[in-house]
Amino acid sequence: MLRVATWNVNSLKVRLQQVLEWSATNKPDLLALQETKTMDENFPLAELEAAGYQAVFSGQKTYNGVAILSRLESRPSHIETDLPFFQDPQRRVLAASFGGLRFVNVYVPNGSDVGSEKFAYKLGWLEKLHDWLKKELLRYEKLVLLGDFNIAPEDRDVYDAEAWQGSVLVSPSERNAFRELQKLGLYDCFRLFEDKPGNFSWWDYRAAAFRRNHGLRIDHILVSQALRDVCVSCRIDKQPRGLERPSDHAPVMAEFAI
DNA sequence: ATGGTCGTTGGACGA
Repeated sequence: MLRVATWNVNSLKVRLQQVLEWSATNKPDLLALQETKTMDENFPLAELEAAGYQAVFSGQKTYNGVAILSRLESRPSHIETDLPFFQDPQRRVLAASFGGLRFVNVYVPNGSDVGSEKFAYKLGWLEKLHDWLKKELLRYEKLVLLGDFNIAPEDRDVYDAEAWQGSVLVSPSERNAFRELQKLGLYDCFRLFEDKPGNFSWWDYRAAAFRRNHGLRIDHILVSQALRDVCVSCRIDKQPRGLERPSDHAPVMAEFAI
């Protein structure tokens, strides 16, 4: 069984103990982290290695930052930290191969507000991601694309779709970009097992949003057909969101019978 | 009870 997970930790420095405890309990083989907000020279490698994880990471000061933790035997190879043909100081991409498995961790831009400069950056970024993955999927039969997509794909992924209509994270152009990724042959693991609304992965820190389950499902695990065929579970673990000093995101985990 | 927090940083920005 292969277990993979994604978690936007909103500062790895603050959340390190939660990551260690959650990993000890849930034992993911591969864990994608976003918003580490940690420069590579400050990455807590020793603590993670002591917990049995290899790590690759691509960080920067203050913002963004991605990492992959692995307790697989095979060493990570073919590591990529950028979208091809896209010069960007923002550390949002980390891809690595583990044996025959391609693992692509993304922290998609938030987009700020529909129509803003940051929104245009988000859509352009997603287009570059799409073009790259089209090629990656030709090279790798078993591919996982996971992370914080900052897109709630459908109305059932939003606590109040009417109030959110047209806003950033749910707008038609963002949802279209998400569908374009799906059209490459990438399948949303969570929706293989659950049809109902009310399942979220992010809740705003403000206004007691978590207590009221005012959330959005914006963290996703998408997989190629070969992995879809052997995917046996996918769940969002709300437990860490209820801890003291939580990340505003919950981890999402999927299992594969391989 | 109709609700404005975090993290990084050292004032304001990003989410």
